[in-house]
This record gives sequence, structure tokens and C-alpha cells, in this order.
Amino acid sequence: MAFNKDLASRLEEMAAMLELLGENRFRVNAHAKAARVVRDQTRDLSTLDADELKAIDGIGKGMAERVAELRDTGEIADHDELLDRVPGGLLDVLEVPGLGPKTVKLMWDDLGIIDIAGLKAAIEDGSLAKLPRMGAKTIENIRSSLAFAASAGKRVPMGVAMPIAERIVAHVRAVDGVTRCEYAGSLRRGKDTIGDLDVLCVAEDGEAVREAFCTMPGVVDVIARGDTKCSVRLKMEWDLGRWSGALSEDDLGPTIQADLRLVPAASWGAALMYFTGSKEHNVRLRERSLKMGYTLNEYGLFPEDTTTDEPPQKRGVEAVAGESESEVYGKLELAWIPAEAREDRGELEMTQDEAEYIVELADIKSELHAHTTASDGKMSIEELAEAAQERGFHTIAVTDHSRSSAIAGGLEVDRLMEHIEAVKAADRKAKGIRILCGSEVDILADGSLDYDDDVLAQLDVVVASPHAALKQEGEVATKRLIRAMENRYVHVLGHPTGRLIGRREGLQPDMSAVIAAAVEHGVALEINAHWMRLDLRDSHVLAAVQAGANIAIDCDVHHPDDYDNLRYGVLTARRGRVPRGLCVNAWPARKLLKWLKARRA
DNA sequence: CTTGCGCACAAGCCCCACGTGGACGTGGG
Repeated sequence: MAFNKDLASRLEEMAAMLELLGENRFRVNAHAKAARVVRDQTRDLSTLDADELKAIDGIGKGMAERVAELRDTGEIADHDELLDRVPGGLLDVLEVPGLGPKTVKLMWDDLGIIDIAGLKAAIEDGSLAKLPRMGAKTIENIRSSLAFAASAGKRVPMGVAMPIAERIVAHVRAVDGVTRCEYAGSLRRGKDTIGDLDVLCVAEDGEAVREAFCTMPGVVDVIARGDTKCSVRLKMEWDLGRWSGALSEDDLGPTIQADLRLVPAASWGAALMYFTGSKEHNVRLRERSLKMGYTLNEYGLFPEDTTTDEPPQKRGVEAVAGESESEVYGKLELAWIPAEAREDRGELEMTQDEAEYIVELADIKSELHAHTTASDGKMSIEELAEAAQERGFHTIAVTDHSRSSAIAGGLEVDRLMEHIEAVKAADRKAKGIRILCGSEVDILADGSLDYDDDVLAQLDVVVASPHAALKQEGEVATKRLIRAMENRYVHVLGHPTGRLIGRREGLQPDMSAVIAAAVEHGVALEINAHWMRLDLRDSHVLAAVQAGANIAIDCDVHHPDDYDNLRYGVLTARRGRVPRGLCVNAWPARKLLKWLKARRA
């Protein structure tokens, strides 16, 4: 939804500018929270009236007026006024890691710095060093942030970050005396993009781990090296297998920051919770702790005693919990909350049963979206089925592209008919797995489908997906997707928006309307598991689940390795708290087949 | 600026490591 996105970025800018101007921090936070809430909304906010807007948590009178203002005039007067008072380039300066609002304001007031170019000049001529708290190390870190500007602070797709994190963890675990090591942060929460990597470890010999971490292959810069925390920048090509290092100065490509935290064994659970986040989730937990007479930090959950500022662990206060996450959640009278759900989106209200019923990787027993050499896949029908069977699946659907996807080798009707026969023959021969014939049918720009109904009727499974006209207006897109789902032969709405992370925005339909239509027609909404797609995205999944829509988690298999992407799809599903009962791929074969047939009855 | 309680106003988001410089800003979740 273009409107929500526009609104959210304006509110974010307002928060940043208010902060730079030293305004009331609650006002700043209110704008930042409103921006976050707006971004998570599945409804197009321009279609809501004032009362509906104010019903949203975080949106009050003032914000509701701003929404109406943007809808009616295309502008927000307060936003424009702030832009007049704050030079635009300062917002870029604020983005530089190591610089916060106080410092940026000081640089602006004292040195007249209003953009990145001014900052660079102030570093070179030494004037920056004259500001308070600008020591050699800090300036060096700013300089290095600027040198890596192309990538520093930029988020990378989860699928790129994951292999890097796994190698770091393996590297650290190989150090003598390391008893535990895991990655935490947004990667553990399964966010679609990752800002940096957080690695926790328990070690007998801290110095050995620090040394191993700061000198591991791929490190191009050590930002901090303290007793319990080290930060480095890593060259990104790591994930491409260039593990062996041998980097020259002019070889610097995109980098990602990785932090190592050394924690005491007794604090493992508390530390893992703290570094897993999200920040918002942690804040909720700490508020709850205080209300229950505890204080929570990364060392543990402690009985609250308010007499001193010194942290409890330093005074020898005994923690009531801290060794494991479930122990801490338990003392707070909460279910253990899956890491992926820790976003302050209502997860604290989950019961133990709800938490345990969330779908997991081992539950997935079928794949409903796969391609063969008949269109743009790399495997034959048999190879596809064999790979599915190795994963323990009971059903695989062969869904090659339809005719409009010419570049992807889409099938004309006569070829589709031959293909159906080939699939049926393979299914008759196959043992222990059911091979269904299907199609990934293009949803054309107007919402009509690429094959006629009499053709679709001959298929066991129809996945309908948008591939072209992905820049059309949101309202047109909403109608397009709904019209496709109204067709009684459609089972799954494939990658509903067509977004590609970091590359293409995709359709911006009114997702609430799309979800409502999916529920009405019994169509499953797909979470396309490829890490470049993850489409539906997490916030859409949560809204779909709350509306009771069925969810399909599919790998959109083209190549044998594509099955490995399932983990990313499942992480996204868990962020949306998908229960097993709503995930069609987690159903037993009989239930799945019954559902496929029932849609057409 | 929002929420909650109650119709005008108070309270709101925590707790820690690091670097700099001696108390504060930033970044971490």
C-alpha cells in the first residue's frame, strides 16, 4: 500500500527531525511508534475514517488528523515545516553508525555540518576532533563507517546472512573451552532482512574466543574489542564460499557487522533473550518484570530492590532465573515465546498451547508449487518427486508455468495436456509419494487467468500468481487478486505481491481485502519460501492468520537446492504465528486431497 | 503525541557496554 508506506516514512522522518531539534522525547517516540504501526497495517489507511484510525493502538487524535491531511492534500504541514527547519542532508548524517541526535546537532550548531560531504571535510581538516567526546577511536569508526557507506547500515536478505552466521558459529564453537554458541538478533527472529549479526557464546577462555573472532577469515575491520563484546565488519562474499580470506585493500565489497558477546553460563537464557530481542519485546518483558517485583537484564531475572543504582548481579544478588529462556518466561508467568514471534505484536497474550501449536519445519509434509524441465525447472518429474520424498513429503504438486510466461517456458494448452499425462504416469509408478498435476497459472493484469476453466478443471492443484504488471495501482491490484481467487479452480494464491526483497516493491493491494476474499473462497495464501521473496511477508501472514485464512508454505522449486529455502518460509510463517491447522502443507495427505477437491464441489 | 483514567491531567521505556573524559552519548536488543 503506497499510502501507508508514504505515511510511515514521513512519520519516521518527523521523529528523526524532532529528535534533532531536541523536542520532547515522548513526542519523538510517539511519531516513531506510529510509523511502525502504520507500516504493519494491512488495511489501506486512506480508506479509514477518524474513529477507525483512532482505534489503532498508537494512533490518537493528532496522528489521525495527519493521516487525513496526507490523504486529502498529499502533504503533512508539520512535516514540511520540519523540513524547512532541518537541512535534508542531516538525516543522512544521522544514519551514520556511531552518530546520534546529540552529536549531529552539535556538529550542525558548532561546525555548520549539514550533510555527509561536510562531515567528511570536518574529519579531514581536524575540526571534528575539537568537539567533546570525539576521540581518535570514535573518529576512526566514523571514518570507517563512511568508507563502507555503500553497505554499512544497509540490511541484507536473511538468506544471505544465514550462511555467514552459521559459519561464524561453527568457527567460534571450534575454539577450545567454548561450551555454547548461537546466533541471536533479528536473524534468530527470522526477519526477512538482517542489519547485523549477533553471536553469543559461553567460554572458559575469553581471550581465545576474542582472538578467534576478531581474526577470522573475512574480517576487514575491528570496531570494538572489549572484555565481553567485540564488533567486526565482515566482507560479504563470505557467503559465496570465499571463506579463505586473502583480501586486498581494494577488494572491499559489501560488508556486514558482526558482534560477539561473551556471557556467563548462568546467564545464558537471559542473555539469549536479551540479544534476540526485539527491542520492543524486551521492553514489554521488563515492564512486566517490574510490575511483578523483579528486574530483568541480560544477566538474569532478579528480585527487585530499589535501594541502589548498582545492578543486582554486581551486588551478588541471586537470580531467580537466567540459565534458560523457558525458566525466565516461566517466572514471568508466560509461555515460552518462539523467537520469531517476539515483536510486540500481542505475543505476550499467547497461551502455552497456542505457542506450541505454531507450525515448525518438521511439520511440513508437502510441496504445492514446483517446476520441471517442462517450463523453467531443472529437474524431471521423477527427480522432483524423489527430492520431495527424501525430505519426507507425502505429496508433491507439479506446477509448471502457464503460456503467458513465455520467458519461463510457459506451457501452451496442448503441451500442458501432454504434461498432465506424463505426471499421471509418473504418479502411477511412484511409491510412497503422491504426485499431483497442477499449474502455476498467471494472473493476468485484469485478474483473469491464463487458462480457461475447462483446462483448469483437469488439474489437481492450481496456484495462481501475478508475474507481470506488478507496478499497477493498489486498487487495481486488489481487484485483480480478488478476481483470481473467485475462480473456483484456484487453490493457492502464489507470491501474492510479487515483491523481490531489495529489488522490487511488487503489488501494493489492500491486503485486508485480499485476506477476506481468501477466507471467503477457501483459497490458501502462499508464503513463497525463497529468501528473495518471502511473499506473503510476516505482517500479512499475521493478519491472515487472525482472519482464519489457510496458509501454504511453498518452495517454488526450480532446482534441488530450492527445497532448502523451506526454513525461511517456515520462519516467516512463525513470525505470523501460523498454527499447524491453518498450514495446508502440514496437513496429512487425506486432508489435503479432500481440501483440493472440495474447492471445486 | 498517546494512553488511561475519568472528563483534566499525569505518565510514558528498560538496562548495560564502550569510548571519552570524568558524566554523557551511542548502540545493542
